[in-house]
Amino acid sequence: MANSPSGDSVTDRIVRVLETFTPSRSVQTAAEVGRRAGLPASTAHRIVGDLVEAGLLDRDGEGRISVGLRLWELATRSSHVLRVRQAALPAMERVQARVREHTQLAILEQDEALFLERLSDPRAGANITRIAGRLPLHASSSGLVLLAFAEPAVQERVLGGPLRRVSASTPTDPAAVRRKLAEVRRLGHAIAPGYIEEVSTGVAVPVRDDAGRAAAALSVVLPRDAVPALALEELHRAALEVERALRSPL
Amino acid sequence: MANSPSGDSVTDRIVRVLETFTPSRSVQTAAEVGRRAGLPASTAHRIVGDLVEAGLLDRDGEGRISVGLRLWELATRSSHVLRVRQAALPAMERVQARVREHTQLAILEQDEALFLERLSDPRAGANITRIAGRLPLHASSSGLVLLAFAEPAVQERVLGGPLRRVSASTPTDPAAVRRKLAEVRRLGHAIAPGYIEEVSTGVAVPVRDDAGRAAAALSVVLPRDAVPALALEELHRAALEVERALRSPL
DNA sequence: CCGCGGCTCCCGTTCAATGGGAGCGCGATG
DNA sequence: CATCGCGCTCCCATTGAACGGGAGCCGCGG
Repeated sequence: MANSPSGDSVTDRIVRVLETFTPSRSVQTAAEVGRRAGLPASTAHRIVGDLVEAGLLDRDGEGRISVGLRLWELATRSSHVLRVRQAALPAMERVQARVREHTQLAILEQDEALFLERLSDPRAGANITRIAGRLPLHASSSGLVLLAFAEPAVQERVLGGPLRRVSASTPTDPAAVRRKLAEVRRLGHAIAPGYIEEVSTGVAVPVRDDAGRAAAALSVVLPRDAVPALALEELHRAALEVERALRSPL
Repeated sequence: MANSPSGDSVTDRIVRVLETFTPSRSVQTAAEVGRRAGLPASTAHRIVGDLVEAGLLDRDGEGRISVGLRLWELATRSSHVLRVRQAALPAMERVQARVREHTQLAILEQDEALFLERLSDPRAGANITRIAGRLPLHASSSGLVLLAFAEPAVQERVLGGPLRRVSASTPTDPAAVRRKLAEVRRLGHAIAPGYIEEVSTGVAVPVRDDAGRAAAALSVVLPRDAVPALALEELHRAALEVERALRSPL
């Protein structure tokens, strides 16, 4: 390879380039990509050009760069995500039809909750959760469920790290979060009033794998003071259905 | 870089590695990845290791390799696909609730139909379309719609290439496909009886962009001899709704 | 008209990447 | 029990893909 004064590998640079694209920055110039990826201008232009040629990035008629469809295709077609989403979608649709609120599917990824799907209801309030977006585990109902039913090592690691406040109601005291996790395990669900947004309550249940761990979390976002009974009933029923779908062979 | 006796770039090799993962081969050993990507064993192990470290691939407890969640996340979170899917999903759910058949969303990609979403109904028959899967344009109702309302250059390129037969009913004569495209433009929809599977009829309508091109295609898969009137009505209504959703600012 | 930023292209430099091979572990087979 | 085949890790001499500074062009805004 090349002499790389910075010592970076090509793989590292490609990942940094891809990481510059975010939900709020889905289109940018190659120069901007380079600056954000920490690359010299000519290197950035060259790497972006290579990725465009490979289909991982796309260059529009005005020369602006975005994530390419080929990347989405390669990332999706053989991904575990697709299987989980497809298993969950019918059940999520039913939850949403009955509860009439945003319905979400999340999994544990690198000590955070990663959202695989979100069915939005136009009548429901605004909601910051995004598909392919992340939320801290301690700060969301999905996250609490994923953490409560994770391996103890994950729990210790998360509780030993910083617990970021997302809203005034987010618990950040490790002991309080630990108690909350014990409650989630006892009840089999999590209720998180105002943890993310003051006006909303997240309600989540686990989708268990064969070992009893949370393979995923199903949740809805209710208005802050709504009674969660119906939502819990529908979510539990949905979770059983998703567990069944995930167990059946393809 | 490196002395690369084959002259391959690192980017090319990474793409070839990612391309070895398919819907029917979502898990494989690093050695298998290397063979399929045309790489020497030690090179394959090294590149796979780098991609695992970057999160683009994942290595399970038994050392088998699959596509990583990070890749899905990076590919999805800022992708145009997400916006189109989210705009279409409510309308697709309504079509499915009323028509009770598989409902699909496709876009044009590299002279093929790429499927972004498929809502499956358990009551519906089997269907080979897959999310993040492709079908030839001339051989599917979605593809016919995407092609009929594409730029003339795309039409000429596709009609000038091989038209692969997918089932006994797939049209492969360029003149016949050209006539079919004229019919699709005149009627504003495509009906494809048995083009993919003999027992099914695909019915598709375009989701138009501001220039009148097909930004996407919405379709359902009916039993071969079903009357398409209801499906067409629902699909057209859904398409208008998706067009409206795509026009509105985020 | 000038300054600025994006972009393409060139090319001397160099170390990241290459890949053959040694060696280990494991499972299957005779 | 010995042997074989395969996957995998690690080493390291080799080398050319990759690096990135800089020249130059173009378009745009002031």
